[in-house]
Amino acid sequence: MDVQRAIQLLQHEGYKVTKPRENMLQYFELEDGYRTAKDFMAFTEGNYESMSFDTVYRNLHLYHYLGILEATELDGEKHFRMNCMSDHHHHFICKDCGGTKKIPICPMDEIEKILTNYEIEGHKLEVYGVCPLCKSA
Amino acid sequence: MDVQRAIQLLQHEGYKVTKPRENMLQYFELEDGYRTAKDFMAFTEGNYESMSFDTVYRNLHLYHYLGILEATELDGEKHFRMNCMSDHHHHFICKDCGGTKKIPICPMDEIEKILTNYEIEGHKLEVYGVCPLCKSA
DNA sequence: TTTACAAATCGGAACCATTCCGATATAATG
DNA sequence: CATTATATCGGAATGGTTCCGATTTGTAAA
Repeated sequence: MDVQRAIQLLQHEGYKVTKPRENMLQYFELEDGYRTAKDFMAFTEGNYESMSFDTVYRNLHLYHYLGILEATELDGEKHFRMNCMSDHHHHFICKDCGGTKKIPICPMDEIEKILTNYEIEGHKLEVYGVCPLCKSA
Repeated sequence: MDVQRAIQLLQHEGYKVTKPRENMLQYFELEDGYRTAKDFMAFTEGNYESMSFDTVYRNLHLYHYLGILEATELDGEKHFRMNCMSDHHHHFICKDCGGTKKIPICPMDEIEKILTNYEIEGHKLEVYGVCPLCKSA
């Protein structure tokens, strides 16, 4: 997912395309890993005119709802990153830099066989640790 | 893990065995699923003499650190349950009642093969939904 | 058993991420 | 350009969690 496609999606769904929204999309397009609302706010200080936390959170939720961002929870803070969207996969997440690496394995097929009569609404598979780059630094 | 074994562990590690700590252990032994600090506080109202949030959180962390409780994050609140400890497994978690069902599948062996050079510190595999009991209710 | 002290508890204040709110500004439409 | 629903803003409120100084309590030693 890139900025342009996200903007098209906003328009198509009847949401307005505003400066704050564009700024947020640009930020998450450039960042590699999971980032928080605070990360973004800190970034705006030096780059865009500053923006209300309310606006940031509202749009994070909107982007998550629209599938533009994917979300996870680390140390009591919500983290977001651009959604790759194409193929279903999971992530290794680096605790130091927030960077991710795709894990193309998902055991849900087997799990569904076990959970007969259960209504499955979602699942999470994440691996945490330190990436090679942060390890050597 | 049962109350008695948890108390032995506390003593062995040099922690004091106090009333609040025993009450908490008893609560989590009887409960089936994931429970929050607030859940426990609500329970104490009618059962034990009430207890400070500080104490509850401090001991929840201690129990998690000692492996007495396992933890997860649901809707911005930390949830805890007694640790089964014996065999490595994951959980289906019911969004309604917090109850769990074991999932004896773990894809970490395969994943470790992919993540060479990565320092793996932990992983999470959880399935969310509604259990048969809550579904029919 | 009594003493002594480190460790644990308590209640309330503080913290921090997140959300709510009323007032203002702005993108989209005709 | 005028209209209007939608979005933004700043500041106040919320809710889960943690911190703090004062007090209490297990536990080990005398």
